[in-house]
Amino acid sequence: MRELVKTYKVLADESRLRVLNLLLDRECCVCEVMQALEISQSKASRILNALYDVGFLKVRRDGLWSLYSIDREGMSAHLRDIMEATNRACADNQQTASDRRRLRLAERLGPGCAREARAARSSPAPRKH
Amino acid sequence: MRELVKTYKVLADESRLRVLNLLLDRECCVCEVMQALEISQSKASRILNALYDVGFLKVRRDGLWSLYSIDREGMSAHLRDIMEATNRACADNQQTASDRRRLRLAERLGPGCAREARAARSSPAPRKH
DNA sequence: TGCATAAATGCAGGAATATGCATGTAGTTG
DNA sequence: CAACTACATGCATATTCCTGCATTTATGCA
Repeated sequence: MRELVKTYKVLADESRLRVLNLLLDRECCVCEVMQALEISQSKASRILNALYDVGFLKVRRDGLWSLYSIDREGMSAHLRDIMEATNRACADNQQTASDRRRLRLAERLGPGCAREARAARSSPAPRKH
Repeated sequence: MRELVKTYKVLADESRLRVLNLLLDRECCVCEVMQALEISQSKASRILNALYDVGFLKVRRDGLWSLYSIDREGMSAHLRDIMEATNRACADNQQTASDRRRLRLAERLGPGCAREARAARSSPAPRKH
């Protein structure tokens, strides 16, 4: 029960819902999430940590990057139920569609950091990572 | 999305989860809920209103009483998904079992108010409503 | 019409949350 | 080893949320 309350607290936030939906597409590092949602680095980090904390996500480290993804196998059946209900409810959402679009852009930049993303937006010559 | 966040906010509270599970048993008035959960009248009222507000419940008035129950038909499919996942997650919960037990007691007292319930607990001669 | 009862609500104090900024940490590369 | 990069986190502040108390509202009954 306590755990369930904690889970719902985490889901009771638009940005966190957006990230949980974003990760349906693929594994992401923190800076991809911050680019896709156009939020600060610390916020992205905290969101991913919160979702990880209640069991939705797993992390693996690849060099400098922490790669977060949905922990389909590790997740409890109850949690999976809730996540799937959530994803269905967000399925044709405007906001998550934009997030995905921006994520694809971030992907092209490489697993880049925000500075590059910002530079790319203002100057026409993005350098590769 | 906004609506979903609001729904999860409502579910992110132990007392409200307990009430949502309690109402699986049957329609309840405010004072039955307050007895079953051993909470104040204003708290019970607010909880029921919050659950009603996002669409889990319906109300009907019977004399002085407002009778709340789960709105199985009126609820959206998404909401039903979420509620069912929630109920499954709470299915064998200790706390909700006690709540149900106290609800059966409250039933025997009649749709009574808290004063009677309190009197019944301290004196051996509960009077009927 | 006046009283009693069930429920709803305004308000206030306190607790919990969210978030930006600055800084810390761990891993990488030259 | 030094500089750099991706991420995490402590702190301070603003905001939101929870809840009890007191009061109001709505209904029924004598």
